[in-house]
Amino acid sequence: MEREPTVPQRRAVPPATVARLPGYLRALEALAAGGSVLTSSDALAAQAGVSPAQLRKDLSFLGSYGRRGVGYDVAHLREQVAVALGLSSERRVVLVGVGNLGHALAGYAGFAARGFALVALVDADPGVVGTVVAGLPVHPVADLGRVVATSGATIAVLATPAAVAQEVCDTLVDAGVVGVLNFAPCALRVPSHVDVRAVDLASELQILAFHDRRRSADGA
Amino acid sequence: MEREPTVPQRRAVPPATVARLPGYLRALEALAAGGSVLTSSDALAAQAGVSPAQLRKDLSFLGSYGRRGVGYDVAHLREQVAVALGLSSERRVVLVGVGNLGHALAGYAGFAARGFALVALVDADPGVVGTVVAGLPVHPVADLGRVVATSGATIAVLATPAAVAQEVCDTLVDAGVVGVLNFAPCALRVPSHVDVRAVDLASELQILAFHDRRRSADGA
DNA sequence: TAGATTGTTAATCGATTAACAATC
DNA sequence: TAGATTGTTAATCGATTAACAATC
Repeated sequence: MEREPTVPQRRAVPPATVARLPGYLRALEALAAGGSVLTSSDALAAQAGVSPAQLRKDLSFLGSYGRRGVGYDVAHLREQVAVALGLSSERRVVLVGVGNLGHALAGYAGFAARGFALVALVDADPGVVGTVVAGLPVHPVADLGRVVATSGATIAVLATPAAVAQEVCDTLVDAGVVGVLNFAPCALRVPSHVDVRAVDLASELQILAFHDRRRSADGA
Repeated sequence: MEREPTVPQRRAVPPATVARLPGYLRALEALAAGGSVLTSSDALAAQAGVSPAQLRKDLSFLGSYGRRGVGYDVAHLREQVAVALGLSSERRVVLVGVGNLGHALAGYAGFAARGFALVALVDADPGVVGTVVAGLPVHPVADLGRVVATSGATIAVLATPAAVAQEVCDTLVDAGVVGVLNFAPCALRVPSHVDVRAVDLASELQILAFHDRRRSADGA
């Protein structure tokens, strides 16, 4: 006799779909805030900035949470997308590099609002270590491994200079981090069980420049 | 009789390739800084964090800048990738939203170093308007269109609250902006000639959470 | 020449799109 | 029932990978 598993295990969700789920979550929250109880793939797709066909295809990897002829219950779908993303249990985040950008990231109000707990700050600068930022003390980088292990952080935000990013990343991984959001402008090498997402202002601007390259190609 | 065009026009570069070019540029700069004059697809791919096959395939869309049996001249390839990205002429950038994050972005040293000129700052907060940030005065949002037009900015960095992002974006596009780097957590609707890249901390963390979702799925 | 390494081809793989049967 | 809208299928499209001929 078969038993329903606690977490219904569907086919693997494709990476491209996973990357769009946060956008759907945001769109559902916006619709809920606007008073919508029920929505359609057309309305939700418009809010999220994708096509209705792509939205339905993406959601189909999670399960069948709509009703044909009717649409989707906003609150219920929101919950199901959150569960699919693994947001039902809190994730603990450590931030390394409390410089210009790191300071702004630490002050980001969205952490707690979205189920993430910023649990520790770490920096190499003796002038910053010991100060309190966003209500948290800044630990010395020498304590990085210990801080990660004792805080139980599994996700790290890396906002250090590129020159030390790989070294810091190695320590993070050794201490149990399995997800790294890398703001340092360099590629990181990690074991296959670790996931890295890179955010780089310069790269994004350069990609925009590519599309803008036809204009003033011969100078002014 | 055929003439060589000023800018050699090759087949269209696929979007996935364009998105990796900044990483190659960075890798080439790192190799040059390390004293390398010549490199190979193996070495360069390792530095950029991609496979040698993918690197060669990507570079093949730009032209034939290597020498079989020899490798790539680091300085020459660097220049060719920069040209392909449209970095030979300076791009002017306007930043809208000088809050927590916007302030940090304005202070980003990489703008000038990579051929981008931050030419104007704009904010809606009367307490911020008129102050000087990163050496630039902050203009009121009522002047946004005028500031963009007179400064000649074609790329905008959008760091406003989500609630006003679409409205600001519309004004930017009307004033001539063709590339938007959106830090606001919402989808933007733009005409087809405008390119939007989105960067969202919460989305990135949620994608990392997905890969971390197997652990502690049943709580602690 | 022999060894090395590119640039390209062809095969595989994954993502997107469009159409429609299922069903509310 | 008639109209609406999902979930799925099949076709198309684009991206990745691996192998190797070209050539330095």
